[in-house]
Amino acid sequence: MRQIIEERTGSYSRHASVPDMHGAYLRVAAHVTVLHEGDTARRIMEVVEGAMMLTKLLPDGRRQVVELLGPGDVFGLAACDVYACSAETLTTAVITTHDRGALDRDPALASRLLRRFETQLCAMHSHALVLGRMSALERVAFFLLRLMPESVVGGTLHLAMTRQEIADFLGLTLETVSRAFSELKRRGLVALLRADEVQINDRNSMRRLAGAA
Amino acid sequence: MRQIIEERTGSYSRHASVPDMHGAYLRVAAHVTVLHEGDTARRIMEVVEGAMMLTKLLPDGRRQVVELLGPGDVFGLAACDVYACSAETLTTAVITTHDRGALDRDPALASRLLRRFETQLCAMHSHALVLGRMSALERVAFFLLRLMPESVVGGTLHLAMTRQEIADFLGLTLETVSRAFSELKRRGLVALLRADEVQINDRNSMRRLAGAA
DNA sequence: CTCCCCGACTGATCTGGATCAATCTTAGAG
DNA sequence: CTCTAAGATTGATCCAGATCAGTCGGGGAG
Repeated sequence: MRQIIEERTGSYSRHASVPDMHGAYLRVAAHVTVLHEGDTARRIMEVVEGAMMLTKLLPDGRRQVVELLGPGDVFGLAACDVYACSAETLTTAVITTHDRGALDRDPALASRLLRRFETQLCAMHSHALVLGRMSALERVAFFLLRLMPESVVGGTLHLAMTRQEIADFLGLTLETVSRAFSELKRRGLVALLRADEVQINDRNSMRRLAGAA
Repeated sequence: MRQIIEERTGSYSRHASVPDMHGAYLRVAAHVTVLHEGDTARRIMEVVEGAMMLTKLLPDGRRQVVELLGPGDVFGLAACDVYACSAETLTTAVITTHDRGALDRDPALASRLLRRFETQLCAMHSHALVLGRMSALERVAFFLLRLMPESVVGGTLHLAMTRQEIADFLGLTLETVSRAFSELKRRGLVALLRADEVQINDRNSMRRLAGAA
């Protein structure tokens, strides 16, 4: 069995940095910032369990959630020598890290990460279409479909994000996201059991709104 | 020397597909669609020379240019088994293709593509911030800085894109892009020698507008 | 149980960029 | 050279979503 290092909530403040564990698994509480945009990029990381988000900030505080990550997704990337994004857990999460040098030494790792990068790059392409060309209602429909796998039919989706976080992901304001949820409910496409518990009732209409995504 | 297969303009219609050349180099004229979103994904491609753009379409015709590519950049990606984007040359270009299976067999190739994917993924993260949170003027400033490398000081940048293509890249309309160019000119940050020939006069102000990018 | 507080919702108003509608400019054709 | 057509610019108006301003609701502390 693989080693799992448990880190309790209290041992990480919201802005703590991750200790330099090599190859080990690391359990992190929800709402912890694991990486900071602009810090020196030493390691590449993978989500093993849980959900995370990558964010970028403008100098004046405007924020964009650039990517949502689930198990298998890779983060800690850098175009130059510093991290391009901050990374924050949405739920309790387990992550692994790899030395950047290991990419050349370990072909199996490189091959696996390559495949994952391809998936994530395609997801970013879709997201560019969402951010650049879709209306508010379409964006929220797209968001919900993306989070709700086909398989789950009657099930309810638990949102681990606030309206503000969803807004920062979709390039909207929290008020607009809230109105979009209400409008989808009014049209009978979704049901809101609680603010963070959504049920998709009319998948076809949702798909049509989201551009057959 | 590597083999270069020259393809003349006339031999490709705007919507022709690329013949199945393995590992060879292929010269393609400007404004040729090399890949079509939704086609079966057989090969992974690399830009050797020239500039290209990747686009995605919504069913109703809205278009997003999701990525701009230069030498070294990779395209022809697929999340499932079909291409996620169409790929079109902006200038005359030289491209290579690799069999998708070669990624496992050739660690050097995998390692090189991995590095490039990382760069492109970071570029997409920046672009998400641009599309989600920046004003029209900021977007255009960011776009021009990105295209104009630091080194070139007094030089002029030749835009290989129409206002419509720039608009589709930045999530705006062509009118708004045109107005942004005029505003940057009015403020003295750029000079427009011709519609497609730009000079950056005040790099610092541009950088401030673009969010210190 | 009540109280408190944070997040969600909703209404009223404002505005940046979209849309609609002419020109203007400039390669390229003849 | 002139003529033409495609792209760029500019102006007028409109509207989706931002902003501002409360109110609502539900889960945790006491």
